[in-house]
Amino acid sequence: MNSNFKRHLITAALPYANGAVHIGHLAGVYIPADIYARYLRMRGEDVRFICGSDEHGVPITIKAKQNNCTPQEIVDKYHLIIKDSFERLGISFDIYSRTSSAIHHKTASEFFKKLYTEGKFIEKESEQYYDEQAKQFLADRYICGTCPKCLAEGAYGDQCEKCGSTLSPTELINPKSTLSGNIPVMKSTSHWYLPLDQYEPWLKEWILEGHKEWKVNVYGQCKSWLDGGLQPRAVSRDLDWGVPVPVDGAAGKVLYVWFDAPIGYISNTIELMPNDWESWWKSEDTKLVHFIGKDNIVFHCIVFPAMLKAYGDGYILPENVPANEFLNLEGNKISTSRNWAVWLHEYLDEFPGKEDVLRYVLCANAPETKDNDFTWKDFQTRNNSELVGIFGNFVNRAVVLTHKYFEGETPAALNCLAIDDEVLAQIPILKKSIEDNLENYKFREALREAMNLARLGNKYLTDTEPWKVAKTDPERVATILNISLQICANLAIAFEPILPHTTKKLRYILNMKTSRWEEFGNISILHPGHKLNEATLLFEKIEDSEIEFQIAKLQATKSANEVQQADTSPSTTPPPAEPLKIECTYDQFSQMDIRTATVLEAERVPKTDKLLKLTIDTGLDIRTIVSGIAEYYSPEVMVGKQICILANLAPRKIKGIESKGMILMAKEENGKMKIVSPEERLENGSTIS
RNA sequence: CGCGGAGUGGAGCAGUUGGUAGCUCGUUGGGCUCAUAACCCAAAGGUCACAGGUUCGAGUCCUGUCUCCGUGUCCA
Repeated sequence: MNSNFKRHLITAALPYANGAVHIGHLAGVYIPADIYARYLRMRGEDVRFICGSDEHGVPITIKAKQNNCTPQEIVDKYHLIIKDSFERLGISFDIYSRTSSAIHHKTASEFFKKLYTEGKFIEKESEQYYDEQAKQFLADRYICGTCPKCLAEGAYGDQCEKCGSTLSPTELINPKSTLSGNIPVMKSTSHWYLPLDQYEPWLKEWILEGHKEWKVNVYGQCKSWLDGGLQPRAVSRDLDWGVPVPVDGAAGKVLYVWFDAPIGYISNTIELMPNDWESWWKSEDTKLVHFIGKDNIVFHCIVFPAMLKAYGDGYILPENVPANEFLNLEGNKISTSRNWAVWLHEYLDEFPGKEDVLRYVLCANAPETKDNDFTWKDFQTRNNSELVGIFGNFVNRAVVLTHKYFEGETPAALNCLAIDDEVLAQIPILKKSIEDNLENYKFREALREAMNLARLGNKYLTDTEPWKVAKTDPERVATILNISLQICANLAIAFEPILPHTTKKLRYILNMKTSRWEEFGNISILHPGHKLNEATLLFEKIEDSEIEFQIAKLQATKSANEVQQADTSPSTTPPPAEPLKIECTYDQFSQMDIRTATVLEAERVPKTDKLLKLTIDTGLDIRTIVSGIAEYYSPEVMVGKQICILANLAPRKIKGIESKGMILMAKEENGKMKIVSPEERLENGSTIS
């Protein structure tokens, strides 16, 4: 334990209040952070564990519009759900507040103002879309139109969900405001930018030189950003939901959510400790650790530190930023919008009393080094064979035997044999390993080692066979059970950070008061004559039917998603035909070499939804064309078809395959496409004019 | 496309600074019966994605190739 630090300030990423918390969030952030916080508290360290809801930003305003309510109503709803479910799971925040609080608005506002006054920002003017009817600038997500890359309708200002390409709002064809449906106009607006580029040398020094010990995924991500060169980053947005920019003439502007959110860590600390919060944020002897998911790396390692550096005034920087990777669910990416998730509040309702089972499984399978998969089958196996079979069973064996042979009183260990000493010697070794792992954010390994203590107990009982020895040598049984009970008591401490509900039960069974980490390793925690309570089960089996229910629930979600997609894809009203393009000359037309050809072979391009690779006979040559028609034509149907192609189109590589030419297709406004081909079969290479 | 991460026995995962390849589950056989048919032991099963290189020695370091995931684009 590094004793240079007097205080430990632990933050967990602020959950975004447009949805509930799911297992991905837990495995990635909150469970590791909670284990760490609980461990340090047990060691007697001075700890504050800070979190709260992140309640600003565009997605929340969109969700409010969809639900026909105010953003405040949205965040109120989810803030309560999130806060409540964290509490029930036993995430031991010292404070769980929210960024819509008055104290946060004040803190963030003042933070901005100081940087503004000291000239730490640059102000830039740019042209952005503006909705004249709604009288507001449009965030990227408030603009939709035709994707310039794939020509799909309904692309957003930042991204086309059809083809996945990144867009900027100005690229969209026929842009429309999603607020009013009107065509937006370009209007000039000014924003403040944090010139991250100015902090680049300092960040490089601090991270690349100073924190080589950070996890490889974190370090690698930072290095890639820093090597790529940092750009000034906007810290304000034209929006009416958020912390208003505290500058004259900035009406209608709020702090960008990524500027505002990390300040939430500070404001929540202020709310918790109005008088001495500064010693927690501005003393070199405070150890600050941010627990986050991998998508947050850049904000916590680069943007927020740069903000703090710009602010100065003694703000400390994080010692470490242990970011986890992602957890998948039954082989698919967890998604809030597609409802592909195990929601914490639903889990807690459906598995009452099994908070620790979730904590255990998510810790044991945490995506510490790479994306991992959560499956209900694995959840069941881990519960039944590890928690029930190993941990619960060992405690039960030891306690039941003590009741049976010693009426529930801890017997005395009179003389130890070699096997006893060997077992006892393992305890401090495991303790050391667990400590090292916890202090290095390797919670999965720490858990494994803690389980090994229970395994050790089971093996010890099997090896010593007290139920047999009882017939001949009661004194020997006393020693065996004493040692077994000491292992139980040590288990109660070892598991306290990870499974707090279970260890509470276990301490009750053992009638044990202490849960100080120092006591871990002590082999006489329970003194001879110490009375135990009745044996109750720590864990119970999870039946197949419960797992089948959960799997069916996910299956239903999957089906619902498919139905929904089928519903939305064909347009209900036939859209108007596309407007006339600009006039062209005959010369321009005659430059195009259009001719007939026949498809010889067709196959799908791997890993794509829409592409077919076609080998065609043009009459002149045999060539390859890649075409985006797989949604409408299968490879088998295409073979033998006569088609029309633009033969002199410049070749282009698509997915690594050189495509020479383009198939002529007729396309309906709703996206439906059909091949254009001559009424009768003609010679290949017949020209079309 | 740029960047980051990952590819290890049937499945899911560990392998910290290079030194005999581990764990859980599953399979097979055995032991035990105190315990929630739980526990303990043993066996089978891996050319550590592929190809080169550095080294006395490489899963581990270097180079190249292939594949998967993530990211760039609100979301752990």
